Amino acid sequence: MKNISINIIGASTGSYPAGITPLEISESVKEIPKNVVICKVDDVLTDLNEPLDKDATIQFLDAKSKDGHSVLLHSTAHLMAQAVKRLFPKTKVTIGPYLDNKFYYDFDVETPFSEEDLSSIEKEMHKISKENLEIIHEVKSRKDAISLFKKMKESYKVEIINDLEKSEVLKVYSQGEFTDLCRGPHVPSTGTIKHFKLLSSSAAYWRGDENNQTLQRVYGTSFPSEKDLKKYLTMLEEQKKRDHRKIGKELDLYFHDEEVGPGLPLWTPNGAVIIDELEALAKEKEDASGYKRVRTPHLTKGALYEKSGHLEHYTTSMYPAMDVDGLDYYIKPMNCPHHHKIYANRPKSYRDLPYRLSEYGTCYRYEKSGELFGLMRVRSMQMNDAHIYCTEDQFKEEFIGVCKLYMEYFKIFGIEKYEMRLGLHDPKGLGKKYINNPKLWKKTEEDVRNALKDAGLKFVESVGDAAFYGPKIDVQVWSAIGKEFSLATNQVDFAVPERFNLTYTDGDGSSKTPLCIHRAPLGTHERFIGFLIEHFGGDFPLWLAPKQVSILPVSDKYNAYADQVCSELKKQGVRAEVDNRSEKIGAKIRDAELQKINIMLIVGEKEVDGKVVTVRRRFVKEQETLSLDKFSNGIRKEINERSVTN
RNA sequence: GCCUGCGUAGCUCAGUAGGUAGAGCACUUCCUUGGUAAGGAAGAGGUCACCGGUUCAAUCCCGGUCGUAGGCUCCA
Repeated sequence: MKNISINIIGASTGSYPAGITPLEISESVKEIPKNVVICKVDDVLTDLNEPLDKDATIQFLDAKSKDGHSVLLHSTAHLMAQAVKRLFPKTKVTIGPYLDNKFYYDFDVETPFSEEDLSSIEKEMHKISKENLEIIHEVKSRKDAISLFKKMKESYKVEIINDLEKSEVLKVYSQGEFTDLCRGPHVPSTGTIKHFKLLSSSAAYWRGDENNQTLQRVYGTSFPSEKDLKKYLTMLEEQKKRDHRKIGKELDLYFHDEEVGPGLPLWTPNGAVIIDELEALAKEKEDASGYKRVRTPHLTKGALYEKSGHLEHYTTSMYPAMDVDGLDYYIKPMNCPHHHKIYANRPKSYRDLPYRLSEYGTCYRYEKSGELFGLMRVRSMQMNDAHIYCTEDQFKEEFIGVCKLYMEYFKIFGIEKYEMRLGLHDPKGLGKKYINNPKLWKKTEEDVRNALKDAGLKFVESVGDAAFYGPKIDVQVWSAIGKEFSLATNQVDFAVPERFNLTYTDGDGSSKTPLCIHRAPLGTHERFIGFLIEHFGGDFPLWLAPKQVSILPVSDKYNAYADQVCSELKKQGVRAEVDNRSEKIGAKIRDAELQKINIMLIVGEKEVDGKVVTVRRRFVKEQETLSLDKFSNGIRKEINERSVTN
């Protein structure tokens, strides 16, 4: 028998008989850990039991590696499908991919899974894991594969095969009695999969299309060790604790009312404080960057949205027209057309550019009822909106200027992880989803890409995620505990300035069309504050906190002094209040803690006598007794600096 | 919009195998004046989401509506 030379990464090169499997090699070589789940043969992920027939470089991976974990998740999805088929034999399987730290499998079942079903499926999975079935695959011809899955009555698999490219190699994986069409690769046996948990079940459409059959999707997760699994589940718990809907209610920041309507949040005084602080920040930054503030109405005649293209490309997200004096009026979904109008109101010279208009404009979008989600997805929103009109020469600098503004904001909010996602158009959607001007699309996309590259900003590209009028940058950010949010956006509009006949007179007297950049670094108040609540877990930094200082008199003998302290602080713009209830100091402290008030000032006999305050800060063990002046100067400074620590 | 849960006091939740409801916290009043995470007592608070049906009787069963939760984005 022929020998082949195998170079093992992390171990030595060896000679092996052709036909040996990576699994056999891993068992014979000491340096290879016993917990490998998959390998890369010449950089291609490959099953451990796939025989090797030629010289190769091979890398063994355990489930802690990124690829290894993905394979483990994918194999767990199959394990789950096998359990489902055992318990519910009439089930038809569809697809079961892995995601980040999760997997799912979609099933066509007669009755949706209940909680109890999930736990019995999980139980069965553990049983199959103990059976330690070998996971093997074979390559099938298209004809054989179709007849196999037809015989198994797995019609979705047949459909999948029929839709695959002719060149695709069809693999059929088996573990015990369970057989599935799958590209693989997989872990070598079901015994490899031990530490998993089913998370939830819900509905999903076949191929994500609402016209198709409703399937039951079961989500689950799987890890190489019980410890890793626990850690992940704890993280999910932590995310739940920080849910902005929960904390928003606890801290009385906003609410929804049935009589007002879904997706139409009402901001309470506490929440409105945060809004005011964000607007003050935006105004400060925008003033410094040469923006001019404008105000525009919420209602507009339909003709404007015909011109802008909204009626053609965006109607499904707009509230239907209302009849006013026999004309169609719409409530605005975006501020751009109004800003364009302001630009066009007076003739512009190249000297006026870049012309930057900003507005915390209130917009209304008709989001499908099932898509509404706390503050994250709403129907009424206030955007940190602005439009920059500039020449082609100015474009790069302006665009990068906006990106740099993002960074400034991220620093202020302590956002450490973020990613820019460049949304490009999909040529298939030209004329439908996107304005039909292929040349301009190409050019603008290239300009944006170059601007980002020249500025040294990292980004990923995503085809099909452009706005209807141009490419855009969406900024993903991660909260302090690693939950991902899509907050800000920065978009190029190459089409609309022309539609609005926006021009400027250039130095040579000719009339030219400016480019327009839409930007909203702080997104909407709704989503941004939703993010901030989860990012800070409700423990807002002092400058953002709805309640900054609570003054707690030890008994009501000291209420007058407390009032005096309070009004002094209020004079200095500090959000202070006195807890003058007839309660013990311990109870007052407890309540202030629960309300996550940043600073408590304890005042009793000692403080009244010395004209001082005793400062008790959240998260700070040591207390300080200070003169009121010293205290207020200190926190005034902290507030002005917008310090992120609290 | 679609699928499946869920909807009881301001909040968190019990409860009723069909006979119109209960706790804790919060609130009001009184007592207490207490130095670092809950002092005590009393009181008030509900068309059991809404509309309809079955029934002698519905918060409970049935249907509809509204709201809400998990999804419907990652595609063998």
